[in-house]
Amino acid sequence: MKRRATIREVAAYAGVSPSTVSRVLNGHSEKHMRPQTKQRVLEAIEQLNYTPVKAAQTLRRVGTRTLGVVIPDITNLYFALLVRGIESAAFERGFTTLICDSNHQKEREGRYLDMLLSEDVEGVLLAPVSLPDEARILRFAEHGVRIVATDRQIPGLPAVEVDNRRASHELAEYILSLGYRQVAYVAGPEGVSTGRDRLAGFREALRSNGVGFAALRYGDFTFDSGHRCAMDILDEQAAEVIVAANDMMAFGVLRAAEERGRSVPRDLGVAGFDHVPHVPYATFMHPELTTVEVPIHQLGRAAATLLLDGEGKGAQVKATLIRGGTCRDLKRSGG
Amino acid sequence: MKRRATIREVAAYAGVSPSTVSRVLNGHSEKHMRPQTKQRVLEAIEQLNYTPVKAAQTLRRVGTRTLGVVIPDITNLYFALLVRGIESAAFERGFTTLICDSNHQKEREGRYLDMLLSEDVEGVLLAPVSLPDEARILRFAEHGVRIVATDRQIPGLPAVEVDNRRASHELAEYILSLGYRQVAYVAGPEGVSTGRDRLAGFREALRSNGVGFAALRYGDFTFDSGHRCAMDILDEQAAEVIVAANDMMAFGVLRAAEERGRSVPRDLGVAGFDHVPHVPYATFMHPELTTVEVPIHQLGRAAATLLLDGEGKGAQVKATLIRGGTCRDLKRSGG
DNA sequence: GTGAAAGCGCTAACAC
DNA sequence: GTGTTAGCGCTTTCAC
Repeated sequence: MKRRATIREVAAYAGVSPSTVSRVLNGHSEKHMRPQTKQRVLEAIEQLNYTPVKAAQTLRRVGTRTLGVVIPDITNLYFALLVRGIESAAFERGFTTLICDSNHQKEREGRYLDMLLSEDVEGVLLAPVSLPDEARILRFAEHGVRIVATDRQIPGLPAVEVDNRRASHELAEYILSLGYRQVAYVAGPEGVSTGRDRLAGFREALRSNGVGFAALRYGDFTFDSGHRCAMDILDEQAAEVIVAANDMMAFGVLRAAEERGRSVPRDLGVAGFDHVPHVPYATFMHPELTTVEVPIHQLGRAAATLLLDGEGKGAQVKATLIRGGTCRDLKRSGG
Repeated sequence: MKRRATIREVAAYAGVSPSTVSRVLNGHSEKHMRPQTKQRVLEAIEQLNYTPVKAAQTLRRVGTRTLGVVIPDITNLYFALLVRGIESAAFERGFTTLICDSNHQKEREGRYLDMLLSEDVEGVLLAPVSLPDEARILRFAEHGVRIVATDRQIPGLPAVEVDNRRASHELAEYILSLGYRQVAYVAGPEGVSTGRDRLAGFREALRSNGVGFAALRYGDFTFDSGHRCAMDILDEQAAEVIVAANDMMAFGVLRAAEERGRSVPRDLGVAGFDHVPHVPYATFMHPELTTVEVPIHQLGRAAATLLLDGEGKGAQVKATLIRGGTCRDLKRSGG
């Protein structure tokens, strides 16, 4: 293992000064430079196997060409696909992506945010665990580092997200169109806009049809919370259908239905939201879940694009209703 | 947007010298430092909202305190959990982790490896797509950057992996103990050690029991390849049980069984390898897959630990047989 | 066209 | 215990 060559050594080898080597390195050579000088430098670089030390460059230059991504759960396929989308857009622009998995822990999220600041990232895509830490967010602004709220809103920040409200409204209308009237809802946490918006859109649609919630419970987007809320509902209320604010919780609902001996969709309708391609597991789910498809990869790309190119206030990507088999279909079964 | 505070400003604010601030920052304060001095520095840091510039630290220190991880597929829960394990061990040691998702593409893997080199990572954990590029690997060695083969071997490099051979042997013995004799196997790709070792262990066990493969096909660890191989086998050979080299392919086998009207485990036994907690999807799989549990998070931690602390030649973590319901059980059903 | 010199922000000897 | 000093490797005026 040999020590790495420095720009000085390259300069000495080529018989020029460090500044000349630097000029070649940074393409300032096109303007005014003897071709043979440039040639000698290039040869020296080749010979000495020289690679510039990035830390030294960043220290002098502006901009690290690095971007941070903070998500709550990398083991959730939803966020893995989001990261893929972000990464592909960033990679195209020559940016390195720092992926931080807060593992649903607020404190870890904070630590990562601090780390990103000290890494001098040029921008951050943040899908916060819950209500974001105002002071921390402010510090990024103070340092001129843009943060784009991704997949969920953060007050005062540009956001790229799904049009949750509209899509949820549409889902509700669909549920009602199937003849369901005793509608129970398992909402997401109140601190996360995704949860709030889905609930709001759903409630709107019910209200304008003169229907109220047969039951309303708040979960936290996990399988367990969906299961728990559904058990409550099934034991205490009369519900014809239970709609969850995401698929994870909807799976929990299905589980509860099974445990309570309610056949889906015959005795109980179930619906979710997200429609992550749960392949190949979904292969074994009969029937397929009624849900709303979120173009998550596209959302990731849009977020990265906004952060790196845009000056915009945010964007929304369109979600699509999936008429699965976990809700009765009047056309098919006569409900 | 105000300029970022430097260590000098913090020092001035606290009425101490930059070195004192540096000492506090790097935990050299425990030894000999007045508590009140430390306190003043801490307050100054707080007040000025100070964060050290990483590039400057890196430049002065020996290493970048950064480590690279290259995996084939972040959307695969198996690797997501691996990353979690790696990350947690690295984080504890103050290391930043650069996660690179090659998306099963050899060329992308190469690009990422080059990038990691120019980022001056102190070490790399590599789960290669297939046979690794010798020349590229060599360059890391020349720069004194250690690479640890993670989850799969790379010739000449230390590896942290599952004791695939032993576990696969054990699985085969279990299968035979259930009375199965027409045993078909869907192997992993020949270029990946994980696949080779699982096949070798399985074959050994069969051989020492005087049994040969009723059929042997090679897949590439994907759902589709498992499905394809199983279709072949079911159409052409008499098989009582089909064992796949990982769960993903085993799911493909189950799918094929369903399509060919073979009831599992009554008409056909099926087994896999990995046992990623497919929660909540697994909730809806009846019966649960017979497989081998791989402590993947632990494997990630072990790999990072070896890379950062160890001088060792590698390590193996122990996998555990899971007696699921996709193989007939003589004790229960009388096979 | 090219070189000399001045730091970027930080850490680690070495003083005292 | 704490301060002073000397760079880490590079880019960038500013001379010539």
